[in-house]
Amino acid sequence: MKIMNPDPAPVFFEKCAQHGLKITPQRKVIYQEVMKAKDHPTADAVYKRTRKILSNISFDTVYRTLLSFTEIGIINLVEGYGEQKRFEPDPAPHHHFRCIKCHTIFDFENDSYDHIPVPDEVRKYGNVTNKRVVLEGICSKCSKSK
Amino acid sequence: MKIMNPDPAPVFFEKCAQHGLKITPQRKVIYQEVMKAKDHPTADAVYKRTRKILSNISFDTVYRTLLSFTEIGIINLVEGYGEQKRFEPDPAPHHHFRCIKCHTIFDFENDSYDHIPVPDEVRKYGNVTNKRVVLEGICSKCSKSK
DNA sequence: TACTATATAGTAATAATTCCTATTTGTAAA
DNA sequence: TTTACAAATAGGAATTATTACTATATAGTA
Repeated sequence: MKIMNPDPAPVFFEKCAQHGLKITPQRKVIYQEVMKAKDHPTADAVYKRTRKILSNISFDTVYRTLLSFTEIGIINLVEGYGEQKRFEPDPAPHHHFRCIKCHTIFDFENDSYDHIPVPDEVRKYGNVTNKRVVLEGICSKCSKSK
Repeated sequence: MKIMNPDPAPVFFEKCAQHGLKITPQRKVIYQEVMKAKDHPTADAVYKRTRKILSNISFDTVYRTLLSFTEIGIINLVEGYGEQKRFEPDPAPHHHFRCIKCHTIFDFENDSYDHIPVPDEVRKYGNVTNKRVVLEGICSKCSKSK
């Protein structure tokens, strides 16, 4: 017996409840589409995939929902984060602390981070020319202004 | 004697020559503005700063030039990279290899990366909730299709 | 079952990025 | 030097991504 649209994992219901998000058919489908993705889909890609199941879902719903899911931590946003491009002058190796609320990036240097070994596994993907550690969290300013 | 517009560092001329970029007044000013930035300016911010020196420089020139500089490696692009937002399903800790040409991101897991210690220095910026190592380079597909 | 805050579809507005074209300019070669 | 020409520029337009708006529908609670 083939189940066409099984319910999402319990974590989905738990997290939504925790954060007061209602369970809608749209959200269930969007969540499942992201969970089964093997790539890192854009909002537009998720939109196209969900439309095969919910034929009149709107882009805005998909987009907003993805952001909501990101906020409650059931999916992730990968770099780039879709904001404006930002440039930096310093070509010396350094690392970043990034605030997930206000998106400010703080630079720091760290010698041991500079020298982390590249796993063999990664060599098959390509030739590594830059290493960067990105630490993410909420900056002190944002956690105060809460 | 005050020098108003000293020439950029030699590395600027060397790298431009290496990559066949002509030395223009616009490029000199743009380069210097980025080099003296203490923040991570957007293209628009660089545009506004350069206009104080070259009053009729166009946004397009600034934007293109910043991208050129990034390509030849005299300035850097920080995350986000200004592309579309991309989402990923896996909330488990993992790391990324990112191709600087085609922007594909390859996931990999690495236990020792998961456990890198957070420097004390970083604690003053905020509370770290996520660690990610981003290795950048050119993926094997892109280096072939060269 | 009825109520109400939340979510939705559809669309419009805004913002960021990229493209286009006529003109100008840096640089290599004469 | 001067010349020739590929490359770069200004100005603006087009495209693409993101976010906002509003009337309607719906999930979840009382």
